[in-house]
Amino acid sequence: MARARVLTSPRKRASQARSRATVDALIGATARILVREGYDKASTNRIAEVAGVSVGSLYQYFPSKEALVAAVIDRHNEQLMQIVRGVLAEVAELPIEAAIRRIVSVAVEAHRVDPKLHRVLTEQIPRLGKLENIGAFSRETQALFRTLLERHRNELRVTDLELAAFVCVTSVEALTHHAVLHRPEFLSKEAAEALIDEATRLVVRYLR
Amino acid sequence: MARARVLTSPRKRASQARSRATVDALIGATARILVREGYDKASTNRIAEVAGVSVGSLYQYFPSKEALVAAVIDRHNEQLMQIVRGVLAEVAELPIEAAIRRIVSVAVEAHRVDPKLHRVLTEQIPRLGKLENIGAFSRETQALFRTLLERHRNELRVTDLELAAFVCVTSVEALTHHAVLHRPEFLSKEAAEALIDEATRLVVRYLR
DNA sequence: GCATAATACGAGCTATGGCTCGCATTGGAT
DNA sequence: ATCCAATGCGAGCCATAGCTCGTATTATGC
Repeated sequence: MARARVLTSPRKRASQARSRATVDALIGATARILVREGYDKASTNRIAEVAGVSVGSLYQYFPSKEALVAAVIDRHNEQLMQIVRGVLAEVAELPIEAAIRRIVSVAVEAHRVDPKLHRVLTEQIPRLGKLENIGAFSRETQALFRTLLERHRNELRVTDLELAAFVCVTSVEALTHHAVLHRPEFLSKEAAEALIDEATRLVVRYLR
Repeated sequence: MARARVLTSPRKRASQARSRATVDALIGATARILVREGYDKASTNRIAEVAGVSVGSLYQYFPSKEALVAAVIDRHNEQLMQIVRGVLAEVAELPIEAAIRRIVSVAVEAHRVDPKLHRVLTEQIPRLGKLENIGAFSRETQALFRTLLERHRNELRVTDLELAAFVCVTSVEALTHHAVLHRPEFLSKEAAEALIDEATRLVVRYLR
């Protein structure tokens, strides 16, 4: 089970269309199994089976089970980063309060994209080294948010924008994450409104 | 490996002093291995070896490996809850801002008690059902904090104290957690001060 | 059509780790 | 001193899961 040193990068690039399909099927199957059956059940044999592919083929493209999980994580993070980049661009010209409110709303939506996968990924995956990718994710988010703060610098009280970005992003992430994953009662139509109000207030009052 | 249904409660109570020592040694060994070698290396054989005990004895008190890990978690959570209860009691009579500041400081300290164990426990443990205990932990913390808010009700803007407690506790927890585990640069003498200032401001401004 | 590379297959090897079970030792009560 | 319950022991069973490798099939260039 535990192997000497775990590779997480793909073994070989898929060049033909056929093999790209195989790779996609494998990543998709991994995600589905993680969601439906949990990490423990995600054996390489099972993944290959669900993907409609043989274990041999699996190991042609992924050097280890971890590599497969890492691929799922990368795909998921990439989706989330798209959303983050999108909203921060969209919001660049808005007044600060409106901007923050929009960001918070989107954060809630984003967590709803595939909450079960998100949950498995954050809660159930024994951290492989590559999971530092999640760290990379929040770093980039903080950097982007920081440029938003720079744009509004003169309206703000805070001086250390780095620190302020850390505080805001970490808080909003935690609030939306916990609400979606552990507090369904905060997500009924009206409760969600209230939550967004509160998170917005939290951040805006902090900043100015 | 995967057993049908995993028990997490002890198999039998240790009554004599000898066996209580065995149990303690096992829990201690588990914690040490988790910290020093990670979850994967924490096999029952290894745990027994490090504890200076046989596997047989291990299974006399813990029906599964998960039960052992759960015991470590319980012990750790209990320590943290002691701290939480302590600070909230201590702070009950203080003006709100001073109270919050003290709470935040203690949160940082608490994360420093055994950060490596805390990290393994939060990041590396495939979630056993019993890990809902962590949920229980934050529920209790929120409940306690809520009574603090009640005490200061008339100074506060917020109306839904339940929600407000969720917002405050979740944010402070996330900030201290992320700072201690992922942002060592925020923890030099002065940086830590700044962080505490910011977190305090975040919460206080939000509340009133 | 043919040669060669790319891709796919899956039975099975190997290692590992959770856990059992029959026996040994210890300790307290009488 | 003796007996019995509590505790301790650890070799080894067994299931599982990661992964390999020799072979079969499909695609591509000529």
